[in-house]
Formats: sequence, structure tokens, C-alpha cells
Amino acid sequence: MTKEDAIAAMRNFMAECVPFSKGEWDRVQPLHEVKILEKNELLLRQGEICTTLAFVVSGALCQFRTEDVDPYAYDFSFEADYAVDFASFAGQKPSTIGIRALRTSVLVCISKKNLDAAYKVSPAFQEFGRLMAERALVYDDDRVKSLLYDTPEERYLNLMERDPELLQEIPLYSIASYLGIRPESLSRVRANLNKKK
Amino acid sequence: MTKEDAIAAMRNFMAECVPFSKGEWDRVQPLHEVKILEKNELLLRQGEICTTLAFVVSGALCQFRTEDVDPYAYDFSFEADYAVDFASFAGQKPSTIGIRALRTSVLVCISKKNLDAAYKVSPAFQEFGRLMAERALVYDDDRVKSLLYDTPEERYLNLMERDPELLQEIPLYSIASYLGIRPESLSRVRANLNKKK
DNA sequence: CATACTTCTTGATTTTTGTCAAGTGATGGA
DNA sequence: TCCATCACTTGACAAAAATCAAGAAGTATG
Repeated sequence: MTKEDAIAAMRNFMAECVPFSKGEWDRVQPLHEVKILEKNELLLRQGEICTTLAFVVSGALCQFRTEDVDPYAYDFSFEADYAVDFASFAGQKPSTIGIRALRTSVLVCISKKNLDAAYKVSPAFQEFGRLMAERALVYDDDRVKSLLYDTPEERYLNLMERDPELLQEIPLYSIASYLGIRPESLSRVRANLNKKK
Repeated sequence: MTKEDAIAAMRNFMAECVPFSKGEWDRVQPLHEVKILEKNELLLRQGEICTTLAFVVSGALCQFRTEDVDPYAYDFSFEADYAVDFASFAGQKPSTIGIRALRTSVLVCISKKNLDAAYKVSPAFQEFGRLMAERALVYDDDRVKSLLYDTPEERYLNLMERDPELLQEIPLYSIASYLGIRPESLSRVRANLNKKK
């Protein structure tokens, strides 16, 4: 995949969300930068300020904490997701998580400074930003509800239904930490579900 | 408080977030509607589609689930917060929570249709919407991290630090459900903290 | 091929949290 | 004033999840 392909993929995704003119895109596009991460390479080191917002063209990334003995998966980013510690990015303060590529990943990145500039010169991009924030908000809202109300078994089943390919790709101990339980507990949840069938 | 006062309060809040012209405000303002809720009155019934986004000028609201024996507090909205089930509002599908006034509350409301119209006619309002979504996103992000990583005691202490007045106003059984634990467990957490001192 | 490592599972045990039941103090009517 | 209700606490017990330890299966590596 060339850099041009990556930019085109991002443009297509944006076009699906909001209508924008060629002129607008031409003002916004140069503010972006294509970045390729190899497997296990870091996009963000925990504790550093998150300076870049990364649109995932292809590949997969994991947001995680290093304080724990095992790296503790907090979230995953796949194709057409954004990878970022938003609190760190928006407030330009130290991040509480790191971000690592789970496999070779192609990203279209924009710095905080350039993003602010893009919002200034393009109303369509402003709207796109709002829609992305709203999408992330609905996702987080759902997750809070799930953590408050659902049992580990329900959370696991919901994830399987919503994102079955995730389970193919991500080790179960990472899934467990995403669900907020220990790997051994997830193992037992799965054993139980097998027995039920 | 008059309706004009409520509108003015909302305008002031918006002005603190983004610069906007008088013309822009004049286009956006008529799309809003002031609403006063008495204590215990509902803004949204669980299961209904959330048709309105409510800016809280004064008062306090609670988002909750009715499925449980005790109403289960999911979140609270105070002055300068927005009260909404965003997934229901954005997608115009049945809400999974209800919203109730904890005391008499003055709201400035806007319907989904009018909000979409406001975004169309005002770039400043578009930016304001993005900033509000981002603010909510950071809040939710924090909450997910807290539910994943912190013990009930840590969650309680964090809440006390972040929002001490909330504990004055909200019964402990609601605090407990917000923290994702049972009232009895919160009671024990508090008893433990008292012993430690 | 042998070895080390990773991932996952299982069993035994401890810790945490939930559940059930009872009781206290405060508050608000009738 | 009395009674009912509400918010909170406490105790005894049950259930859920974490922890600790060991081992199986698969994969990578010398």
C-alpha cells in the first residue's frame, strides 16, 4: 500500500460521513501524515503526551497499561477506527495508557496543532470531527453500561456477537483485561458456556 | 428565573466555549426551548426515544435504569451539563435509561431536528457541539478506566475528591449504583475509611 | 530434535462483593 | 404524638472473582 492509497482510504471514509468539496480536502489533506508501524512498535508510550491522532487505514492497535504485571488491554483500534488517548491529546497532558501495533499498521496521523488548524479552515472537517467524537461517545457509553450492569459472561457474549473477528486475532488474556476480568476467569466463563451447549 | 434568564445562561456558557456573532446566535436561539421540570418529573421514560438534548441551567437530574428493584443510577447531570441518552438521541432508537429531575430544574432543550438544523446554519454551533461531545468523551473514558482498574474504595475516594457536593445531595444508594456496587458495600467502604482515620 | 516460551486451562484456596435479614435514627404525614 | 417510611448500617452467610500453583498444548528457536 502506498502513502497515496492510505490518504485515499481516509478521504473515502470521510466522504461517507460528510460531504466536502475538493478545495476543502486540499486544504486539510496536507496537514495529515502517513505513518507505518511494524508489529509491536509503539504509537504512544504511557506517560508521554499524546501528540497525534491516528486514523487506522489497515492493521490493528492496542491501548494498554504497563503498570500491571501483564500488559492490561484497555481498548483496541481496527480499520476505520481512531487510535488516540483522547484525554491526553485534547488536554496535552501525560497519557495514562500506551498504544502499540498488534500487527503492521498503516495510519493517517494529524497533530494537535494541525487538527486545530484543519477545524479552522474547513467546516466539513469540523462536522466530521463532531461525528467522530459522537461515535466514540456512544461506544464509551455502551461500555460503561456494560461494565456496570452486565456479568462477565454477558460481556463476553456481547463482544463475541459484536466483534467475532476480534477473538480470532487477540489473545484471550487481552480480551479478559478488556472485559475487566482475569484471564483465568475468562477461561472459566468459556468452559461454562461449552458445558451449557 | 425567567425563560430569558435561562436562555442567557446557555448563551454565556456557549460564549465561554466558542466565539460566535450575534447573527449566529439569533439563528440558533429560536431553535431552543426552555423547560422546567419539578422534582421527580421525568425528562425521558426508559424505552422511549430520546427526542431532546437538555442543557441544565440549574437543578440536578439523574439517569437511571428501572429494570432493577431499586432505581439504578447511571449518571447525574448538574449545572452546565447536558442531560441526554446520547445513543438514543443520535440514533433515534429506544433509550436504555430514563432521566428524572432530582429537584426543580431549569433546562434549555433542543430537538434532534432542530439541532441538525442549528449545525447547518451555524459553524460556531457546530464547533460547540464538537467540544461538548469531546468533553463527554473524556468523562466517559475516565469512567471506563475507573471501572476497569480501580477498586470500589478508590472509585469512592476519587468521586469524593472530584465532586464533593454530589455526596451532599445524592443518597448513598444512588452513589453506590453510580460506582457499580451495592449500597451495603458502599456502607462498608465508608466504615472502613472511618476506621483507618 | 530438544528446549524454551507462550497461551490457555484447571484445581485449590482466599478475598471480595453480593444477598438476605434485622435494626437504628431521622423525617414526614395522619 | 404515633406510625410509617426512608436512608443507612451491621451481621451472617452465599456467590463470584481473584490469586496461586501446576500442567497441557502449541509454537518458536537453537
